[in-house]
Amino acid sequence: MGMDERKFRILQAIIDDYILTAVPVGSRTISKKYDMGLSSATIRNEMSDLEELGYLDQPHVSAGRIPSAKAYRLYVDQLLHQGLLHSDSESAIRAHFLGRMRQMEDVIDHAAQVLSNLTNYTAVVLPPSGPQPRIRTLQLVPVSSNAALVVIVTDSGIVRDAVIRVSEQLDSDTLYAISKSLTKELSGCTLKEAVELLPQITGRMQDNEKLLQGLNSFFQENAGSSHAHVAIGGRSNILNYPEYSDTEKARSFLSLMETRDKLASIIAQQGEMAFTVRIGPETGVPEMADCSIVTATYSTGNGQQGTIGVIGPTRMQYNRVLSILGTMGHQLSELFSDD
Amino acid sequence: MGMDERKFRILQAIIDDYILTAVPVGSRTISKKYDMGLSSATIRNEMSDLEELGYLDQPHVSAGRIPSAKAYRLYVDQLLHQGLLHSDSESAIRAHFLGRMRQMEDVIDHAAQVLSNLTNYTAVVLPPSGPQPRIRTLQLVPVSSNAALVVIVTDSGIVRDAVIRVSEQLDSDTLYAISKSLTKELSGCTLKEAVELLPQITGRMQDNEKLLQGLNSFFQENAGSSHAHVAIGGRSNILNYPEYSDTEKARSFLSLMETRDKLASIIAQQGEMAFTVRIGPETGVPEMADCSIVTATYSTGNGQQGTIGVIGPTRMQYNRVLSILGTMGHQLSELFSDD
DNA sequence: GGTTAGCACTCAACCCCGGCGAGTGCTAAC
DNA sequence: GTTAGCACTCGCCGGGGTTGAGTGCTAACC
Repeated sequence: MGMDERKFRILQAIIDDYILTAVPVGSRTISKKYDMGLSSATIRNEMSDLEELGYLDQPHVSAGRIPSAKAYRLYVDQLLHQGLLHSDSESAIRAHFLGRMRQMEDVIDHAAQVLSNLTNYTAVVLPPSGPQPRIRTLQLVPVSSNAALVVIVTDSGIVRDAVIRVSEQLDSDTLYAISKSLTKELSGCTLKEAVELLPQITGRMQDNEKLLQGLNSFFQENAGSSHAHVAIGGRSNILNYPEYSDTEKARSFLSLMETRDKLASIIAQQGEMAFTVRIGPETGVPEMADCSIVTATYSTGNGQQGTIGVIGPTRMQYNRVLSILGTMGHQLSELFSDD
Repeated sequence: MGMDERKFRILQAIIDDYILTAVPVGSRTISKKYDMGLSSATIRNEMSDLEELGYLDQPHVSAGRIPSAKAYRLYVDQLLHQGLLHSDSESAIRAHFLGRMRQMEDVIDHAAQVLSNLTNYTAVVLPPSGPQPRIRTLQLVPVSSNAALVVIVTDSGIVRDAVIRVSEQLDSDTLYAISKSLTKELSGCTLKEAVELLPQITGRMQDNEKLLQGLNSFFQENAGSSHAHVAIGGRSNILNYPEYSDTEKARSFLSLMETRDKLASIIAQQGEMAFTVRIGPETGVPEMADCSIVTATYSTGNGQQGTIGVIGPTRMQYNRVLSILGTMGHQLSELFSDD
């Protein structure tokens, strides 16, 4: 008993129907709604086979069947293979990005918002991260008599800043002079390298103990955290789906959505492919046992990569989501390339 | 029939019990659990009176009573009046702020997190906003050949930045010179005033068309948005309470929690008092018909004010929340004053 | 006159049960 | 290989009885 063409078509119909209705689908439904030229009895036989093959589950004997994770897997692989992702939503997405975005975080936030609105699922957007951002410019701006703002601009145009304490008698010009020499020394370094280089520089600069100490911890703090900012949109969208009408399930899902770090590390597991689809157990997260995660990447001009993702019930509108993610990925890549 | 001492004590007991259990409380419970030296029958008579006075509601005839909004109001006013808010949580909160906070947004985020953890309700923290922040320093940092980062530091130490386009042949030194002259011109101005002053300066600076245009829109964008950043913690905490086990209610609440702007404007309605408590209908927000909002203020060294708030069911542990908010307010004020 | 014991009454919550209907598996005929 | 027919299964739904918490009222008590 193999998986022939007809079985596949029937399976597809079942999945389509279940995605739409969230109700176990019976043989009669298939034979009537999707005209395959087959009677319900025949469908029944095929469904029985499909169940044996592991593509369908039966909640109980007198209910219809629901697709298993394996079925979704097949379905999605098919989608990805055919590549028939009509990007109808292109214009909708483009329209959303007409307004000028001030800064990366705004773009990220906005993208997550748009993504969740378009899909009606939860959307997550990770900022670009790459080999290691390199320092391009470093500048100190006076804030008060004994504090300064240190701003670094990296090669990817990302800006990081923090307020650090400095010794008292540093005026604007002195700070600028220091900034220039530091920029000269550190330009082209990654943040990690900068941490190592600092002690050498300390030797040559006398009394600015405090300043260098501040810089040091600033570099260290930023060297690690690549997932600094994660944008999440439509957190509560999951409640639209009957799968999560159980309060307890909803709660554990939603509290996961509140821990940015964990969420980021889940989403960040993105392979080499244009799209990654993880279905149910494949997510490896117990709270998401009946969720699917679809992710895609976008890239910036200088080879950094970011990830965008959508989280929804396993019964997800995969083709729609894939198409929207694809378009959004393009838009973001474009936006970041001519920046 | 007035509101005598005994009625008040009974009402208090009812509220206490209901806050604890969320179950309509009957006369027998009161006479047994809280020994008032009265039989259930007497309590019953008093409860009947209290209902007539509008302090109690009865879901149906054979259930116990639940406190009305009016009852909570009385209860809270009593609390505030007596001022017996023992701040036991002081040390817990202080411990949370030991680590150095890099920047305001971090503090805000962290405060919301701590607040929601301690109270088990949803917490909202608004950044300080005041009369109008005044520019202290303005600095331009080169980002790429045709873009610069403009950083302004205001008198409250708040930093705003944005990337703007500049004409091509501006190197670091030129930008610094421009920064210095702009700082001289604009120092002490509010952002609004800066918008008006800019055209005059334009006259004196020749070809930097692009730059000034960028600055202009940057000022304008920032002049309005006082609620730039709102920190929210424990969004899904509301699901811990049976009041919100109804999915539909939970959904409308949670989606309100996702619209930062709306939430900010709700929270921001904080009076002159140290604390503001809005109970149920008093919130004026239909989605929060059976929520209460408790807010408090903190202040920065230079007279700016921020708001912290907690949102929970009307059946809220008001004394606990008030005490925690009070302590947190102090901590934040301290943190921002010696900055 | 306030307090209390007693009692009848109410009503949501719970459980049990039978009917309904969607859906299946099997068999026999085409 | 396909299909019609039929017996069977089982979750869902609605009705009816039971339970128990809680009330309001009345009469007796201090």
